Amino acid sequence: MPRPGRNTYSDQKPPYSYISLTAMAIQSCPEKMLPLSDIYKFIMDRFPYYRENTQRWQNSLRHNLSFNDCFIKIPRRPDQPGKGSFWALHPSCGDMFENGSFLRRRKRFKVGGMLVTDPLAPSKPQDTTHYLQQQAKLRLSALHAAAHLPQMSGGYNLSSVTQPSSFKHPFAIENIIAREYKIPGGLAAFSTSGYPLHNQLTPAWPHMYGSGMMDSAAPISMASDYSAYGMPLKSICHGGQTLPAFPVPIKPTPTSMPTHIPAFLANSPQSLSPTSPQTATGQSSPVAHGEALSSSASTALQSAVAVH
DNA sequence: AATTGTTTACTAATCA
DNA sequence: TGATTAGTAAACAATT
Repeated sequence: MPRPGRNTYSDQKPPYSYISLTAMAIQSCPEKMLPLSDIYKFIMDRFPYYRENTQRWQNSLRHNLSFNDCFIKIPRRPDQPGKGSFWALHPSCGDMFENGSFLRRRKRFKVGGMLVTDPLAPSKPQDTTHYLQQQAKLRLSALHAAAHLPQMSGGYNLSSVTQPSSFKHPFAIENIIAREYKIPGGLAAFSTSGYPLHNQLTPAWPHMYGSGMMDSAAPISMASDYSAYGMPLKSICHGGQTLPAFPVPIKPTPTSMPTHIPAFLANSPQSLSPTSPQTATGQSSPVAHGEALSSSASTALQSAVAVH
């Protein structure tokens, strides 16, 4: 019943596969990881089509999460109770959508296969965890730094802080998300619950739903869903619960990833342990690995927008 | 009991 | 046209 008057268009099935949609959801938050329920929510909030037949598509989505190596499961810390784990994108999943199509990838990402494209990706499961933790730390410091730079407020992109040298392909999921929900100028409001108000987002695509005025060409007035730096507040306040644990992939990641951890990431400070105080500060306990995807992998969603 | 996660099987669409 | 990828259904286990 939400959306009187504008349904015909926005109810269309989005031209994205479940993998694309899930990647979008994960990329939309600074931690780069979300619990299943939040992935559902992200999709339903933005794509009215998925507000129906939830049993069907959610089953499919869960299937995709388990079946595809590009998604990794990250356990909750004991002090972070809740159902299910967090889901993140594999650091090495590379350019899954570089062909510009979000419906069909050129090649399925397979851990241990030869499709790894991220030179920063670790080569062993333990290293992957380590890598993610390092990324988390970087992201965290970036957040702190950015928070103290007033001139950076207003649509400032965190990724440019944490990944100063990583070029964001126009198709990057991260880019699409950023464009879709970038704050025109300043801080966004928090919902009283500390939870994002997805429905106040304005859509840039017909199949996306928002409530505000619809000028896809104009900067989107980002509602309370996203704070400055273009990230969802939820990431900071994680729906009332505290932050997720540092990433520790559950899904065993086969060892043959032909890449290496860069030297500067090789020495991991103990401060990155999953029990690090940083994770309990509520300042975003980033998980991030998403660099691979953000810089390359997700290369595609954006062009779809550009085309529109 | 409901949710989350895994797995298998099958069909359809698309790619090379 | 065969191979690959995506979508769906379903059974089942584990967890909360």
